Amino acid sequence: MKKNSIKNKLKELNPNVSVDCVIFGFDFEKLNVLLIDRGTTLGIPLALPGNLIYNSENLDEAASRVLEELAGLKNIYLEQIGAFGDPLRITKITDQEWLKAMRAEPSARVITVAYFSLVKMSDYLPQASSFAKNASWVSVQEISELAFDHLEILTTAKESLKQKIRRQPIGFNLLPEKFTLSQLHRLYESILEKPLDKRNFRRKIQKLDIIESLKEKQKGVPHKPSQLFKFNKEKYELLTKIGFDNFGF
Amino acid sequence: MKKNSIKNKLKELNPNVSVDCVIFGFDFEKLNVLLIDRGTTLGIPLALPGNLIYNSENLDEAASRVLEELAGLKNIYLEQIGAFGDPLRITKITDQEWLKAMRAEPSARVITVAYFSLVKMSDYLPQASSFAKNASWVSVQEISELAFDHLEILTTAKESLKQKIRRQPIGFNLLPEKFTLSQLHRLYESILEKPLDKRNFRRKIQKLDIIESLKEKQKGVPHKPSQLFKFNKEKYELLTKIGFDNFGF
DNA sequence: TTTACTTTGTGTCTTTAATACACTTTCAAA
DNA sequence: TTTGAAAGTGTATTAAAGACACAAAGTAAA
Repeated sequence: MKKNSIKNKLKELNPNVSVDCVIFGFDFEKLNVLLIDRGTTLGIPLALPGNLIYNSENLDEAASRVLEELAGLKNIYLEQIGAFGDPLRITKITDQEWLKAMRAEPSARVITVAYFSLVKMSDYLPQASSFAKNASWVSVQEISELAFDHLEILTTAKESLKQKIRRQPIGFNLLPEKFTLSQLHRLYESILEKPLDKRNFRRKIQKLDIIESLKEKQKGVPHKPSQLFKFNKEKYELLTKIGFDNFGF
Repeated sequence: MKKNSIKNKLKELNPNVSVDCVIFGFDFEKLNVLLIDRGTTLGIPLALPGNLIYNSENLDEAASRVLEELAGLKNIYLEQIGAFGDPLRITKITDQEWLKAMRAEPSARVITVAYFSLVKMSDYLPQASSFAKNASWVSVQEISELAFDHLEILTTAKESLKQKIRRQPIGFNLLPEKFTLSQLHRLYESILEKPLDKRNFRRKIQKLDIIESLKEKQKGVPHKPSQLFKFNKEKYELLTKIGFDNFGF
């Protein structure tokens, strides 16, 4: 293969640029993030799904592709967080060992472009998928170590999500079709990492005018059953597009 | 030079990653941005100051270095906007010609990481500097074409600035030491690209408690002279750090 | 010296949003 | 039938947003 032919270059992995994805999911209790077990040896830290880009694809495409290849997730809307490019970001010993095993140029300088997204955990249980058996959901609170600079990326992703929640409705991507206001409430509390007053939260959410109550209630719960709701897709999408200035908690 | 020695690689430009800087300035009338005339032939579009990174430096350092090399600006606080990586972003004909003249690998895939900053125009008049005679201030409103994807980067930078103004005080970086409330008012209007009510603006700014009125007025103006103000540096910096939720216009 | 012109500077009222707060209802399980 | 657990609901107070008009202070020109 002639190394410098433009045509061939397009098919090549670019050794200097990667993408990483922070995929958030909500289990009605807390926020989780999808991590990959690189599993070459025991005790090697988990990593965000990520890999080098191809020269032929743009960054968003690369992130989507990598997410599908590593975790089997398709058609996920990804939002860019930013670029991370400390020259030392790939120089931890465990990371270098892994890179030597996996990459053609393990010591190449790599800057990474990070993305985040929100998905319904119920739609994606990696344990059940033969495809993505190295992927798993981990509670955000429990993560204290990750590969490379992925902990820093996760921290930034959490900040981006906190910003996003002030400007756009979320929840459609994280909750099942039918949900309760308490679930939505816990979701907001999980993301913002602070308690929100129940009555004020309900008033405010209802004023957004994006949810509709169903003629249906929770069943089998050992307490007053909750009203079920669904999102009004049109209103939700309109509000996503135009945004609001500040959710105001 | 042995191509693959790690030591040598650090000193090398990375052919795949560049940085670009959107430097905003305010002339009391409107917002301006600092552009570079690549000047190889007539009619070639202006460009944001930017260049490839070295493998030894992190992205922020690269942006600072490039800004100093191309525009003579030192010690500027830069904020990352994001990464831009369309494979076609460098393929316009005029850009390709310029790259062929300037770069070792003109057809290499380049992703760029963009930064923005705010500077006092009065502190930096490139025309007066022998160093940066290719740099000049251009009114943001008048820019309709730029090199590469720099117009898209500029658009994103303007959005970032609009977001920043809601969360932090600005002005300290854009206005002279002594300024009038009208100047600050016009600055906010220029950035937000919409008119703001004078009395409400003044009330709101004063409530931030970061400006102090001087015992001094404008002189020689053919109308009622304006009170001069200065920023209280300590309070300004504190508010920059803690931020506010929403400036609220 | 008077007049015209230009920009500064100021206060109030109305409406909307934020915040704080406690008790009753409804179900399952013991 | 009692207990436990979460759902669901309203009001009063405070803070901020938004709309709006006129007098004051200077220069320049008549």
